[in-house]
Amino acid sequence: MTEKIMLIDGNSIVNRAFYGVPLLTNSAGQYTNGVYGFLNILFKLMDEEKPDYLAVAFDLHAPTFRHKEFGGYKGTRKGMPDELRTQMPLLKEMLQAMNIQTYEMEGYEADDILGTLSAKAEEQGVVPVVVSGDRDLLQLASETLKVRIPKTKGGRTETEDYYAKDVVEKYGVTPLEFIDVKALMGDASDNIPGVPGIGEKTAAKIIREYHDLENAIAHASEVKPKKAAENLAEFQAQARLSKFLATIIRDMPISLDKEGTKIGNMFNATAYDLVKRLELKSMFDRFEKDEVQTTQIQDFHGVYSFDEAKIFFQNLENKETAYIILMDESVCQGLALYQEDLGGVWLEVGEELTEEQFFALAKPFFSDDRFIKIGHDIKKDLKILGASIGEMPKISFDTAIGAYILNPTGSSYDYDDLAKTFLNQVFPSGEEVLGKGKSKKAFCILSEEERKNFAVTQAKVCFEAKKIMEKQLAENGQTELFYDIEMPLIYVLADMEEYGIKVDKEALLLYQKNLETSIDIITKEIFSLSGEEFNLNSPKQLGVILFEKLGLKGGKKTKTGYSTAADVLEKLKYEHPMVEKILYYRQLAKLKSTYADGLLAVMDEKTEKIYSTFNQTITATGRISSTEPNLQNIPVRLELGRELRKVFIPENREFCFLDADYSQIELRVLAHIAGDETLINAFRNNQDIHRLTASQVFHVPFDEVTSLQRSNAKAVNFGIVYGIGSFSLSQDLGISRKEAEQYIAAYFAKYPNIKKYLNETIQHATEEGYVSTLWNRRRAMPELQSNNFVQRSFGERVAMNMPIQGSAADIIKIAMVHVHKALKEGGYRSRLILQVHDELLIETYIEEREAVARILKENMEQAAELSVPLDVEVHEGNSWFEAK
DNA sequence: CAGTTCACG
DNA sequence: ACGTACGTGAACTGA
Repeated sequence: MTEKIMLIDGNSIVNRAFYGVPLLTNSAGQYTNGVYGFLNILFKLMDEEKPDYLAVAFDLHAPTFRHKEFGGYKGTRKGMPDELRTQMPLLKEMLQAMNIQTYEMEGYEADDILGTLSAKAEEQGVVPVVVSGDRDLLQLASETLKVRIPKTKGGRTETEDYYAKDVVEKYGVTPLEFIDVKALMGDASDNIPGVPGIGEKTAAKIIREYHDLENAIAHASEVKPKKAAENLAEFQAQARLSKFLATIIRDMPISLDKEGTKIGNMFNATAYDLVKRLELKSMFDRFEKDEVQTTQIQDFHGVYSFDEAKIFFQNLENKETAYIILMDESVCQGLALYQEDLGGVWLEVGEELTEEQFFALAKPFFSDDRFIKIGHDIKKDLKILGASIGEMPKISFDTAIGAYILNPTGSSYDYDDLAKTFLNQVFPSGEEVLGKGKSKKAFCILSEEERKNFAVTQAKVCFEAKKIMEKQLAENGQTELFYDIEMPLIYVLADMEEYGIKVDKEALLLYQKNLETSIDIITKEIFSLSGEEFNLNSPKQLGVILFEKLGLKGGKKTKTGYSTAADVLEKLKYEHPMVEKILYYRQLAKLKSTYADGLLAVMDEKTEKIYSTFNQTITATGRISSTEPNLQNIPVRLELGRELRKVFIPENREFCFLDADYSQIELRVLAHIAGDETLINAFRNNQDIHRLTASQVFHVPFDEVTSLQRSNAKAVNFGIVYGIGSFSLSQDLGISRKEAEQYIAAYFAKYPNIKKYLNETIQHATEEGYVSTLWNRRRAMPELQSNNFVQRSFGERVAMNMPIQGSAADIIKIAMVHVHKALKEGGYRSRLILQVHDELLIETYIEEREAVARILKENMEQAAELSVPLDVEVHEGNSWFEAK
């Protein structure tokens, strides 16, 4: 039986579908008729063709390869109406949910993709059926290749089908001659000029007689009518160009992914959810057939003794193994494994296999990368295993990180999330295993046997999910991001967490004590001014005192009552002496509770060090975050808080700190991405960027910029990075909204490419449904589809900010991996201990400090090659305070 | 457990 | 006319 692949031109079909059915919206106000019509056509054709493979191709909105060769696309492409444009991301989401492979490639049109994939399919003995709304595709028709052109009328879909002979019958020319016809007649919508004065009829007549363009040109003088003959001779170069433009490319640099295009589970839970969300009621039936499956609990082969385990480990080589290490407190209970042909295995640590024996046997498995291991949240394993086997394990795939890269806005990435997201399975809850009345959290009271089953099942989920993730990462162009940045970074973070940072305990206690004294004094002063005692930490009680008892005028700002936030109080500072004292109290209280008390509470008593956790799967932009404690928000802006940094010190006198930070990394990234010459040149010439902006925005010579102008310009620069709004800028600067608008307008007038970039980013994000960084980190942008002004505006700001913040995050992550590697490979004793978004702190062995400073600066500045230089400043000191 | 405030980039 | 800057984490209050 020969196999068949159906190749669909996504753009032209959705277009036909859109115009073929009435404009529909769901109750959220999203237009849905294009998606609906597309699915109708798809299902009808699939029912008829019963293909084994399926792929949908889309245009990318960029000059095409062919037009580029001729100096770019001239003229404007017909834009889609908004009602259709907003449906494109929904359609792509739908196709992804249905596990349908999509193809698109910068510089090529959907036509070219279909042309290429159909050629590849034929080479592989798969019969292609090409589906398009566009007659250009007829040039692909052959004796075996069928082109289908569907048309939807009042909800009914009909198709015209063409093999080569049908083309000849209908148009009197062969499929290949069809190209020559088009070369003569041109096509306004595709920007193909053709020959003036030759239309469809004449072109067909000429080609029927002369068969191809060159022959027709050679016989130009014989062509009739006379006007056509003259024009053909005169515009023969244009005709040749037109032929080139009209020819579909059949050898693009892409490959046909047979595995990926194989028709899989289209009618799954995710797709059903989406169909429901879009309210495509007549589709419900099709999708309901296949409800979410419950993950089947895996049986396992048990390994309980030393001898069994010894033999067992040796047989795991060269095959992918998903593993889960089960720990109770710090004692290892056992190891759950899953392999394709082996199935589930449970290795139990117990009487016949001691923990010590287990780790000895597991050492080669974990430390040799001939054993290909898939883990989940491997950072915790690296720390446990690293300590137990005395060597850093090598794990090739972390499924939590994979899930995060594919969707950084997920709420969590547990095993049950993987099952749902990647396998359309609901992970059995404790309830199902244990019977009613017990929640999933009752996992710990599962019986021993059930617990092992669960662990093995989780390993299987990781194993299966990894396969799908790897495919999706490749489709998204995120393979490098994942394997070269995120995976290696796990090891860096694991080391950082393990080293921790030393604290001067005595100094911290003193700091705490001083704060306590100051807080006592200021509290008494406040109470004597207010005439009564109240809870100073309660905004509610404070509001009553300030705005009711003392009668200060503060507009209601929050849901619950008066706002007493710092910016509000700042404005009331001169109205009553208490206000300033409140602000001071707040400062002290923050420092004491969050920092002094907080840090002491998490300090390890034995080592007098603080061990933070660096989370790699939290932020929507690709930054890392730090918790318990958060070491990324240690005070620096105000002097009193900054003093706290004196308690962060090197481990002992053999070490000092080197602190390296990127200068203006986000603005540099913006200059690069937007390609703004003014900004690029400024960075190349190492100019003061805020001063430059000030001179541009306020129309004053560079050297005459006042410090107020400079600081205002700084706020404008920040605003640009955050997705500016005039209201917020006016609030920030304490100016009128009108003035703020003028600043912004002046900024965009001076930096037109920035404005252009920001607009294009929003446009692209709306069409594609996501934004990306320079290293293809992605964030989905569903907010842009919202009908709610607030939500949509938020989406627009996010779309502008994410590529900037995210690319900066990519850069420092690359730098961290490189610095870590250089320190390890160079045999240095110095180590990376902290990252604060644009800053790295290294605990440096004093004898190595010059070399390490060089390593830092070089690796950070060379982490990325942008059109502007990256600039890194390195400072040395005996505390974080001194080194900053 | 949501809301408010405030520390950082 | 919407209600307003992007990304975090922690402490605290008061339902």
